[in-house]
Amino acid sequence: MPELAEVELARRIWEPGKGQEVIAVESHPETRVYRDTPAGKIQTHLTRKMMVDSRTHGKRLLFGFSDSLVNPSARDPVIYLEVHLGMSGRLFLADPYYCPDKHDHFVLRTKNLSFVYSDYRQFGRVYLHQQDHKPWETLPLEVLHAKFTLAYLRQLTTRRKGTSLKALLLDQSIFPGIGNWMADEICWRLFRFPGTPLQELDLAVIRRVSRQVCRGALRHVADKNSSRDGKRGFSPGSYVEQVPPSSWLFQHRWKAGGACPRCHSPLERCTIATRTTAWCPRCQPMT
DNA sequence: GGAGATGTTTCAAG
DNA sequence: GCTTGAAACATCTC
Repeated sequence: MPELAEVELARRIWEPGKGQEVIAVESHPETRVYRDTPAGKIQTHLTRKMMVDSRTHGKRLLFGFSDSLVNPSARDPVIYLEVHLGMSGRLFLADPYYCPDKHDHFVLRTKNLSFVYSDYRQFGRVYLHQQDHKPWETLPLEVLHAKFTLAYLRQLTTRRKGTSLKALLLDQSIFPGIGNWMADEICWRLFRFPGTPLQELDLAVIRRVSRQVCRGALRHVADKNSSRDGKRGFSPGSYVEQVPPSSWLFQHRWKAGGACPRCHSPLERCTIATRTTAWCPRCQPMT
């Protein structure tokens, strides 16, 4: 499920944890999402820590925890929890006595809340990074970063002329955070069939429109955030119902009989770059 | 019961 | 050595 904007939404859901002490961690003893991080390590490293930082990068979430309970003057994170939500992962808040269900991989308990990470398909990933590891420093530039210039994009794609537009947009080393629906949205706004090879396209326009879609998706998250209520906040699923507006392809691509919001032609579906792709045959003709 | 899913990694083939 | 695409992962929904 989660792409750029939904990942930001998930970060905000856990934001009430900032400044709170983790008094206990309950983790599923053995689950695929831990990868090389033993469950016990998560318990050991996060118990009696305080969440002091949260950020996202593409589809990754990073929560920083300090030792400030031991050393009250220390506010810098000593350990980072990285979460990737995969296809079905979600973060949510629950009451402090929440009983985990079978797909909840871990629960961070604070005095007033439970912070739950759940993922029934287990395509997600969880990592712990020590303070000196600096996991963020080696990641590719985010699409909305000031240094995500045309020259930068040209440099990354010099050997990719034959790749399809959709495959390029889904490449996380080039467009971190863009997933299946955002890629379809960008292709639709470019009036281009998603299978069009890069050599037939204008990289400057791809850059401009991809930034436009990222900015738009995040803006809708901000709008939604301003109207949230209740300690549970909102779930990523609510994103689908609330935003983006019906003028986006997003709102029509999975509907039975879905039509292009621009020309009202019936949308078509096929598999491109191994992913189900929705496109408008009239606005995005095959060349 | 079968197919497909808002993702990533691995591996094989070109 | 590089790019590309298919398969695998686990479980739910339609």
